[in-house]
Amino acid sequence: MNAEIVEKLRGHGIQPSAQRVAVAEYILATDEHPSAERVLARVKRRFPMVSRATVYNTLNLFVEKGLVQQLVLTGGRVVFDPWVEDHHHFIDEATGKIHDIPWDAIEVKRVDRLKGFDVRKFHVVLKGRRRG
Amino acid sequence: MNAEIVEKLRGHGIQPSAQRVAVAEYILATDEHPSAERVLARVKRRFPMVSRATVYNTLNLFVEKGLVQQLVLTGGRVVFDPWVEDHHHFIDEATGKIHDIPWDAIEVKRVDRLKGFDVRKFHVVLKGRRRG
DNA sequence: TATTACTTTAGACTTAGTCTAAAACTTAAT
DNA sequence: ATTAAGTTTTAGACTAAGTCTAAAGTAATA
Repeated sequence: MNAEIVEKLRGHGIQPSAQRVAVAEYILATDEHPSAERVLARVKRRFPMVSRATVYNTLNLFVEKGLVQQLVLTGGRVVFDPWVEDHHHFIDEATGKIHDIPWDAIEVKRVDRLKGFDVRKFHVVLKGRRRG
Repeated sequence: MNAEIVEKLRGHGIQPSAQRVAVAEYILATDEHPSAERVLARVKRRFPMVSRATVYNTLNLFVEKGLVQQLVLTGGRVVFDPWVEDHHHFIDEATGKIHDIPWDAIEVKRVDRLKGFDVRKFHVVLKGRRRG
């Protein structure tokens, strides 16, 4: 059992069961922005008996405790992202792959001046192609 | 049958059946960003026998022909937007309601300078509260 | 009018997300 | 160490939205 992950879960107020550690080991190390179903498929490799409810419950708990972020960017898919700090997203339309874009790579102005809206959070969603 | 809508459908290369006109009358006039299920519920008021497949097929055709835009912004919901020109979106976290923000209300810079990415399209997604 | 092409229907199917009650496991108390 | 309390997982059922299918209905063309 990965001691570093255990500590990290505890630090976020999460009781580290074997299944939760397995989920965290995958989700915290990936830059794939996986769906819950993909997480389930991956965790099943180590825990063939793991139940769907456990994986979904675990992911939802991780989001609730701020360990990962849940995104909805394309195709109705909910995906998970270990990068919880503000950043932007680029979606490669050829592959469907989602790429993280550092916050400062793009400059956004006048967000605070929208009439009638209190903006708590924002980010830019970009679509196009990855350059080979 | 609404002649204006019929012409608009034809103009987009869409054969105007009664069901398609009913869907268009609702989707082109609303600023609600409805889900397909909501469109189905609304169209059922006029066409109680309309089938789910017809509504979904119709919405997907409208997107394909550029009559409406399909968005994925929150909660895994796919929603439809008659405003096909570039604009931004504000999601009211209290109500779930999606608001259109004019393109020029926000300034976004340096998008063209992202290393390794050809950006075809982008917009800003904002979350917060609508001010009373 | 007949034929061809297109659209809709009704119901079945799929998938991802949730619910449920019981079993299993962990932690706390004695 | 044992018991009790609390938490987590399981297995399977359920739900809702999106898709598929084959037949029926409608529109366009010859």
